[in-house]
Amino acid sequence: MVARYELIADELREEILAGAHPVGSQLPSEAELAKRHGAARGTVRQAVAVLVAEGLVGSRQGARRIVLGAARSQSFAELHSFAQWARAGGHRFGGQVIEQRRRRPSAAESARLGDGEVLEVLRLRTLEGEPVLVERTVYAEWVAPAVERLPADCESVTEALYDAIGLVFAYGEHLIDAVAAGVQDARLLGVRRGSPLLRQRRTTTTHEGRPVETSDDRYRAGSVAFSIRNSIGANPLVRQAIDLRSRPGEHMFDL
Amino acid sequence: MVARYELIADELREEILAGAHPVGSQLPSEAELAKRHGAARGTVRQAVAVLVAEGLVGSRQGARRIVLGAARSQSFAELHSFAQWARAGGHRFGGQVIEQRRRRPSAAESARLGDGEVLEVLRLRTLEGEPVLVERTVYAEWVAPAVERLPADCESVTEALYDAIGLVFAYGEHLIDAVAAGVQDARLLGVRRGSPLLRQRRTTTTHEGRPVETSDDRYRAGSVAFSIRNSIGANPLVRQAIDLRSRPGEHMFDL
DNA sequence: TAGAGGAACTTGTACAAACAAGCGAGCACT
DNA sequence: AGTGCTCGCTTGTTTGTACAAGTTCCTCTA
Repeated sequence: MVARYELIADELREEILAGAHPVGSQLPSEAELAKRHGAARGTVRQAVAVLVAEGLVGSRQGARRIVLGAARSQSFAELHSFAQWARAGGHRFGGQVIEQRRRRPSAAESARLGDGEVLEVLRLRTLEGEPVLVERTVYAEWVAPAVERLPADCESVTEALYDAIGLVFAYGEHLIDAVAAGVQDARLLGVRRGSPLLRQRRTTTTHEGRPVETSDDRYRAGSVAFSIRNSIGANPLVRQAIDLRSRPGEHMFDL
Repeated sequence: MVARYELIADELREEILAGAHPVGSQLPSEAELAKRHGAARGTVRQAVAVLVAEGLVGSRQGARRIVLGAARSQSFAELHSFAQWARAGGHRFGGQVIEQRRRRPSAAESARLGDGEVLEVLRLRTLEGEPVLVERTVYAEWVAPAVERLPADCESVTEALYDAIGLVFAYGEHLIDAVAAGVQDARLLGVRRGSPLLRQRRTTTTHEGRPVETSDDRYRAGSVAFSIRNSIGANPLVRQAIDLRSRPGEHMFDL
């Protein structure tokens, strides 16, 4: 079942994206929205809270809410799945396992994933036919068998693992910085050694908080950017717009 | 006045950070928290929603909430102010204007800041005495006079502008990627040309949605990292922990 | 013993009502 | 003309209630 407030939020979002509420203009008051939708004020409030969290709308006590952006908030776009992100952006993409082996975890890894043997996988991902991402993922022992059963050119590991064992990546922690390309990075991505790469290190867990994997992902510079919207008051946010047409070859990851 | 749910959220956060609710354990149910604090369930719900948004707690229908992390969520830590971030992390920091001039805006700039003349400022920021950040900021015409009145070694532009004209940076949009250091970057940061830099491009606006500035900030690799927590369900989140002791020379920016 | 079924618990959604607090416009006064 | 104040509007906070929906665990049955 879809919640009422979700429907109202969707409708408002559509109106904003369609230009019915231009950037800088005021949104209707909660009272009016409530009357229009025949809903209680609390429900309407929950709806606009969604938009505020998305960074589409700004809110402060006493003043009407204003529209901050009309960019298509490509909805969820979790940070976890390269495939889901690429697909949402309408990109062609692919992936290939380069290397895969079991080994004992390092101290840092066992602290995050547990004591058992881990599975390390090196994947190369392509976007529009170009190699853009080197992914070094370390899986916890309990998911290792399922990962090993995947084909080497599996497009979406996230989706494949969901189909296979019902695994859901629910929570994630991410660290983003820049590093110089190493020898292997350079060879796989087709760039010079030492050239800049955008690195995303992450650890993900299930609903229950059970650790699944940690990963070190490195993007070729100029191919992908992370994008964030935030507001001072309360709900920070994450997620955001994509418009690739303006600068070909540069893509964005929604946060 | 501080809201009740904020107080409850603070108390819960402290408990988690203090280890009273270890990572992976269950939080008390809403009913129990309500009884304990003598508050209505709705209020408690709002409190835990804050923690969920911070990524400290995971939540799903039917099951008790679980603790996901015990990292010190250095609270707000807006993406806007280098000074505020550095101070919250207990760092020594400084800043120096290298160059400053008025000029006509480019097409992209006037689309974001308006048609008037803009003020471009080049600043070099230091952390622990080391140069780590080159900041190229373009201010809209209406803030230019106030910015020009600031001392060249102003520590916190954000705070200085607030004190001077009551300006509040309320909303921001950020784009994060990696670039190679240019000639000027290399000279200022003391690195080789072409070495990796972490770039953050941002546009900020006031409460009312009035554009204030756009900036291109470049961090020396290995000095700063961005950190994000997110969850699949709903509330994205932003903000996160800092622990520098483990990897000296590497710092984090809370998102 | 394995699996189905169900009861108790817990979080999610929705409505209603009241007051607090901040904003903005218009008004009166200087 | 400019200043300060008040009043209405709008968002923020809190309480209470009811039901929906998902989880967990125990029990009963085949």
